[in-house]
Amino acid sequence: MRTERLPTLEDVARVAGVSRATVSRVINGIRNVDPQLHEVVWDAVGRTGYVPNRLARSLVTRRTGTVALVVSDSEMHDDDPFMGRFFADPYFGRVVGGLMSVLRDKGVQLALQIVGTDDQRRRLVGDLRNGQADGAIVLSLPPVDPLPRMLTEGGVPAVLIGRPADPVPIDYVDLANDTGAALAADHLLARGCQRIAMISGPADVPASSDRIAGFRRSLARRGHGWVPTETGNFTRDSGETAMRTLLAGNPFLDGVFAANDLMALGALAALRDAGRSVPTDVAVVGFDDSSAAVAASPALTTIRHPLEDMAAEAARLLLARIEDPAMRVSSVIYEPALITRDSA
Amino acid sequence: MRTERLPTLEDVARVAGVSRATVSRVINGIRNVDPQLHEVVWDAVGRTGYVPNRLARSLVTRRTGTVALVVSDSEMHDDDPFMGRFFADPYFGRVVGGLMSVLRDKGVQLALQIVGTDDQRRRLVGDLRNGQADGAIVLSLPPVDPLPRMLTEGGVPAVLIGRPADPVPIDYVDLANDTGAALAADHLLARGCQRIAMISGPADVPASSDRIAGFRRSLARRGHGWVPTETGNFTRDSGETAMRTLLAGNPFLDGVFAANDLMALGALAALRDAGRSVPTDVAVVGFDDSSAAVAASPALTTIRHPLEDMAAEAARLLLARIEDPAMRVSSVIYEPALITRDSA
DNA sequence: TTGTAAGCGTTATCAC
DNA sequence: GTGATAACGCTTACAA
Repeated sequence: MRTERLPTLEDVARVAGVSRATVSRVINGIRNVDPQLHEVVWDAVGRTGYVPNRLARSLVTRRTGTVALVVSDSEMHDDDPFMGRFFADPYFGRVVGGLMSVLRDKGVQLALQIVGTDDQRRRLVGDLRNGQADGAIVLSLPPVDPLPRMLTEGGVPAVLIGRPADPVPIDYVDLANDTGAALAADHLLARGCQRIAMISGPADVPASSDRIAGFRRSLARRGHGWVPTETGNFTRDSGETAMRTLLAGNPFLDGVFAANDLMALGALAALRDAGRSVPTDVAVVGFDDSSAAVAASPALTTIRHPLEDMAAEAARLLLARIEDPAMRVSSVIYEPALITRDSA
Repeated sequence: MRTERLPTLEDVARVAGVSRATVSRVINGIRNVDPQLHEVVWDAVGRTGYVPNRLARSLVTRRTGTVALVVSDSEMHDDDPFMGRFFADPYFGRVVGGLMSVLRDKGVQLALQIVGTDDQRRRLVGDLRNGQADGAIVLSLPPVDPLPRMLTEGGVPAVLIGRPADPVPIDYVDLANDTGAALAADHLLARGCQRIAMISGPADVPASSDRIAGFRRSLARRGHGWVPTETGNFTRDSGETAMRTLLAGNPFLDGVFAANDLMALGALAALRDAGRSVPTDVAVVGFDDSSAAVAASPALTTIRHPLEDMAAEAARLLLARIEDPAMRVSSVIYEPALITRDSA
């Protein structure tokens, strides 16, 4: 069975007693074809067990029915388990789920691509220009990433999830991160918190800096010009460490905003170790409303980040861009919402 | 830039002043080639910005440098958010991370495929036989799935993660689920638990039935012939519901084993609501050692499921099988370990 | 060692 | 309507 040559269009044509071209027309549902033959051909297809070869088809149509999900990372060290953490985090899965929810119905496949070096990025863009995939959804992790620009300059249909760090004429979907952080600030204030701190993400990535800015701005407007801040890297452990440091320097703090749920989880652990009860002694607000938020105890009050919806929209945007490359460059910004649970 | 035709082998050949065949040889590093030309050709490649077209190459070599990650689900209803949950769970991401850890280095790409109906399965096997990908890693979710057999009969190199429900001559990696559950049982017993219950997964999926069997067997050997059991579906919520039911029927229970961490999380919530303290009143053991285990509070005592390692091994196995289709069918079974934290 | 030419399995442009 | 036939961009005998 393995060695046996698979039936081709030619074989079907022979069985049906027509030309290769006619079979192709029938299969692709092109109208100008005698209904009689139509039936004969489909019969031959069934009898031979023919399956179109997508590779051959793509080679000539220049369409693959595949979009790439590109994870653009900075230099990857083999001993750095970062990628492993990245995949294990809820973020990646939520994006994939959102993308698949729209791609599945359209029969579009998703090819995962990870690029860590500029060389890999160049190769990727080359492959995409060659029609390896019809377009790309990009998850850009490094603070400054040449990929978005390379993609647009290469004329590759692409949509970013999260705005590009520097201005590039490229489609993207994003969350109003600053508004989300402001929501967190307002909530802590409304609760009566007086000494509020923040566990931020790396200051050089856009999503992170927006949250920092939004949080600070909102507090400043209400008279809290100074916000003790520790920087984490979005992992649980970094959140725990940051919380300890914060507690050491600010023993009387009564409210903390963590720039994502995972770090909030770490903060919860640190607070518990320090004997502070949440939310009585210290109120905690997270960000993302990932599965971790409801799993936490106390359940996290957090900012909802509709990642699945955003990914789905990115997929739709990409499909539209592929259909019409001349389409105006557009961006879709989602509004976050405060989800109140037990931690604040 | 978009409309411009990309350079082909022919173009490079013209610039280098050699034949297309020679360029091809140089690019593919075939030895019989004058070092002089070697340099000339690479120079021409650089000057033209040539990138090989993988599609065209694959069409003739019958190798794509891609493996498919197939998620085989049972009938999917569009209103069933199951897939969304599946992707959001740590399981999916851990598998992807494990696979990528070995595929990335080999320059092999991963294409995600989701099949929910037999028709889709047929199409998938057809595409794979046609060389759409070199092989497949299969995550088979339904209790009884025709896909593994279809794959072997189609001569498609494939490796299952988790043993097939019915015997099929196919490579797979799996966890000794029964041993893992026995570990949990022994631990609860060693703690002195007297009334032990279980929150199991669906009884018809292999991993789940193995855990049930292993847990029951181990308890039975120590005189606990009767184990109150509730069935969940591996989600947090189902675990919470199951725990409530268990508590209602067995108010004095002092130990519970949940067949995965997510359900254990739900159990923790139900116990907290019922005013039982963990582990003092009730000891809880989970399964998987996913990120949820350490995020839980109290942190979960659980059974380590080395999913990343298993996925990596599956990738290695698949690569080997692709290299040598005649290789003996093999299976690799991993041993679970008890990870003691705070919940038991 | 290098070039010529025959495919790989399709779709698409023509005539008929 | 239908059938030759020329691409698509590449690898690989087979010759030279």
